[in-house]
Amino acid sequence: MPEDTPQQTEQSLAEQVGNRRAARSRIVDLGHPAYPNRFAATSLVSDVVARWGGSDAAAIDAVPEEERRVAVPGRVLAIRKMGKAVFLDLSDGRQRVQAYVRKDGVGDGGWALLESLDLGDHVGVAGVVFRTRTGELSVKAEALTFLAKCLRPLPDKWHGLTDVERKYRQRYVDLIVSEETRRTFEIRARVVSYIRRFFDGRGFLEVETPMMQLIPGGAAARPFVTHHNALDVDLYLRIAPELYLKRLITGGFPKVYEINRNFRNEGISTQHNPEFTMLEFYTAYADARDQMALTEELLAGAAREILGTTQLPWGDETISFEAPFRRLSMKDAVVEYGRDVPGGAIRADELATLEGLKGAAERAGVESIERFGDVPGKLLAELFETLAEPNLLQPTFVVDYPAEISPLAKTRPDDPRTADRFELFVGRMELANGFSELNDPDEQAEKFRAQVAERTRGDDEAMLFDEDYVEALSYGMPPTAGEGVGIDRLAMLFTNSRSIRDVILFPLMRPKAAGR
RNA sequence: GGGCCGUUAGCUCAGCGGUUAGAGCAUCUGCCUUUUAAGCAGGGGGUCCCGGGUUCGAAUCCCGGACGGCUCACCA
Repeated sequence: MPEDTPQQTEQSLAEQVGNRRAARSRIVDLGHPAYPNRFAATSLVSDVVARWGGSDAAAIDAVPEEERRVAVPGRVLAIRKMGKAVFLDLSDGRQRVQAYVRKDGVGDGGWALLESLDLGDHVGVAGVVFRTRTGELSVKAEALTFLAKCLRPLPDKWHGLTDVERKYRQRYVDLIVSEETRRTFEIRARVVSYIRRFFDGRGFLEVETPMMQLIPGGAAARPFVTHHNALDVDLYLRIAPELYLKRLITGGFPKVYEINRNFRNEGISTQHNPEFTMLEFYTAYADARDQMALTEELLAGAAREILGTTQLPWGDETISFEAPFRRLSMKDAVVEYGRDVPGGAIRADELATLEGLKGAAERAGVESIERFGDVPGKLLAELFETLAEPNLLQPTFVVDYPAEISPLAKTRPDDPRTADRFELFVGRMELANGFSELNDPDEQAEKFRAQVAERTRGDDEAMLFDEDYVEALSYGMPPTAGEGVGIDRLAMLFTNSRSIRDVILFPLMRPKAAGR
């Protein structure tokens, strides 16, 4: 503690920490190591609950005591003292079980240890499983083992941590006291695990491609820059793995996927964290339509297996992951959700011309229209984002993206201005983006050149020319469909979380100001 | 970056110009051998985020700052 900090500042906290340090000393004086190396557990709390939770008192009593004897470790999350008997709530982070400690059950030594326990301490309880007369599953303690001290007071046992800043900055505290937070991250883990099993079971190969890239490609976003000293070269943290995964398709793996972090040096919001997790999967000899079908299967299957239903609560609403999802072209979406635009509903025929698009954008309230540089596809996409995206609650594949904003996608065979691309919207968020991959090296080179031209004009999120990628395509990439799915947003949907920070264990935070 | 809101005990919060800033939980002391947000009795604990201003008087009003939340912009 800095010497210029007045002692009173943290007197109450200091007092409580002091009490806990004193308790730790007493425990050591009793002959218990404060931080022993291991505990010979017979089971965890969850195991005890799984084994006995379904049995009533009579059924448990019918089992011989020797078969009910356990040694179970856990964190003490409640202490109810009743004179010469004490109830402890013991948690393993998933379940709780009660320990019933009587002075005559653990002896003077055990009792002395118990009296120095604080909320948050780790202990091991050896004893016999039974139910109290109120029916609570409990372990009647015969011996206590001290396992680790908690030197700081835990947050309010009933309200937990509501200060969202602290929840994020000190997730370990949030996790100790919030079952809901633990459940959120368990569901997230199960989502990822399901995805791996889904793709592994369908012959996909899980791969890992570079996070540090010389040319940050595969998406339109500003990258983070770093530097490799030995090579004396700047490197970029990847904004997407896309171009490497397609090199692997060219190399001969017909189905690949990767679940890993992307980094984008952009704003932070309830839907954006600078580092986020993306699933990308590529299927040779498939097109966008096939990817959409596979996506429906993946998401509906994940919901059913992990949550037991395809009907997911989302605030006051319900999202149905039951396949098939709705398909809607971008133009139809703009017309459908542009009906109530002041100054007149958006008409389909307007969307066919640049002038029409500009007029529609003006009526829709789009600001500084000139920033779209008279590119029809950009105007249409902007109209879509303004009018339609905020309305797409139920899973909806928006198809027929403008080719100008899809430089890595194939165009439709019947319309060179339209990409064979889709995005999946759920809960008014973009969840996935996929397309039939452009595999003509000359056309790809052409589109890279157009991107570089836009970059020169000041669009610092336009793509860079990746010559090696074009060379890879020139070796012949089979027809392929690819897709990216935002895992964090999927986790939001599966856990009814309104902020991406609620599904990222340690979201990026501004450093706390020095001093306070 | 703009707008709105927030920051008071370890935690959750009340107090919103007028005695010495409160409550519940936590902590400390005492009682209690089947309780469960245990209970009962008593005690301690505060730079009211930071800095300036207005005022006889500021947690409270004003200005600036820090951090956070929501939102808009940005993120095609």
